[in-house]
Amino acid sequence: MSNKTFIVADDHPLFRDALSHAIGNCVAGAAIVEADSLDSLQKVVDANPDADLLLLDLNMPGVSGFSALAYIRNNHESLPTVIVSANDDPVVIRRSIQHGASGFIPKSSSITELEDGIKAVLEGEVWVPADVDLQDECLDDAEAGIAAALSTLTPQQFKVLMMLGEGLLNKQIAFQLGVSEATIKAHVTAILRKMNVNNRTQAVLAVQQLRIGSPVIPEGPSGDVSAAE
Amino acid sequence: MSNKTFIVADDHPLFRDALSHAIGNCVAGAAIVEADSLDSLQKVVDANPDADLLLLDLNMPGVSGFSALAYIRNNHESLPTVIVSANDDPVVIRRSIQHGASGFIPKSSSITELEDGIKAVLEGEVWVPADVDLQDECLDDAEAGIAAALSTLTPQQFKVLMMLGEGLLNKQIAFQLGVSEATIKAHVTAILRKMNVNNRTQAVLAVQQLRIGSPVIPEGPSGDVSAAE
DNA sequence: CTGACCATTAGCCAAAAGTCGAAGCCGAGT
DNA sequence: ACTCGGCTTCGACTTTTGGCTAATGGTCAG
Repeated sequence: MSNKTFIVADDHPLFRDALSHAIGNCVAGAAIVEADSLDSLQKVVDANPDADLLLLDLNMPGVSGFSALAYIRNNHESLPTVIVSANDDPVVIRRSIQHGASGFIPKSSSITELEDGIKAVLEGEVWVPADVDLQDECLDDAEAGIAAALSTLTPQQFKVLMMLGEGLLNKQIAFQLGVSEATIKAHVTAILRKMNVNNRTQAVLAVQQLRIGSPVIPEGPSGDVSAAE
Repeated sequence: MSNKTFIVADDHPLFRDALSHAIGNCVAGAAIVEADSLDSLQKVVDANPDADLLLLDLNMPGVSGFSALAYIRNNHESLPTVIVSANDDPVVIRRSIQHGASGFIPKSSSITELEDGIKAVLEGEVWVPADVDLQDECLDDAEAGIAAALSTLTPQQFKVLMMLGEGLLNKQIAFQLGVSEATIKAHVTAILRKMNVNNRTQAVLAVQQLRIGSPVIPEGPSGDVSAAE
């Protein structure tokens, strides 16, 4: 009966507001915390360990596909997570659920559907759009194994891994995180060990397997591929 | 009126045979050359510069998504290429055409459809399944730029890039290609320059953008991610 | 309080990655 | 024939990675 706390993680301000509003209309006295990046998401989830629901966008900058879900699921097991995505491919929906999401709400949903979904998940149900069949198998061993490996990463390690996935040098990562390069190297070594790979490229390739089939990459770090020759 | 030459590139022997048979029934006196890997495809295309049609599978081992198409299209411009793929997603079909394919034939097609497609392409048409609309845009600038960069690569460079995409070390690539490690390094440097990126990880990331949304990776080079404790 | 875990850093070292310049080869053009 | 340019090849050199050890401080649970 106490006030519920919601976390809304989406990099699109407009949609974040829309989600927050919908929650406000749907649940009386709801406290809403927002996040727009991996960094802020980690902070917010950490600061609200007793939150009741996380609405998570699949396309947050700096987070490849299901990586964030896999990570959140095993570091905050008690936090129900609903995936909110522009991609409503049934395969993506099923993968979301099998990675531990409590629900999936396409961004094309109506307000009513959205509210229905939130209510259902708050009551412990698993909610997906009406026309999706969850029975089909689609999580192969490799993907499950990678997700399992990701879940063993510490918060900082996960952040570093995501930056590796942008092709950054250790030095650049160190600068952006405000720590020494030696620290990054220590993290990278730990990451490679936990993921059971030999070098950063293989680690990045593994993470790529959790990506969804959308060729959208926000920005190259320094290399601008589209301006070739 | 002269005999036509066809190249069939598919890693699945059974399907390769099926395609070859269909061509035999469809075109009298057709010469058919087969390839089952990037290596053999490069050899075959090189040995038959006057071939009339290439049937190319999108899921050849060692070639990520549209990379092979982008490469072939700009190194053998006069060779019409038809994509043959198990994936019949309209988006994949449109991307294939926009990357320069002359047609797209789903593996689920009937023999009749297949033959119709081959005939149509031989007459200079662009052939796709009846229910696909080619009008929609779906090739963003980044993807087009990467394809353009790939097309400037030499055959050897392209091969090396594909092996980078499997997470191999320079030393391993050198061994497999039977050349010195120094040679591979030189190739990598040239690749990075042409793709306008700073390191191999970024190059691999760029190539990944041309992949289609299938989380199928044949085999980890040495690291076994799925066995992470 | 006391381990256990995490983040941080340093230093050292071997391996890998990446740059530069240069050589040989081969086909196309003059 | 002879140059020119592109492709492939390679060794020497510099930078980046990655593994290892060891140490510090913070936090959290028992």
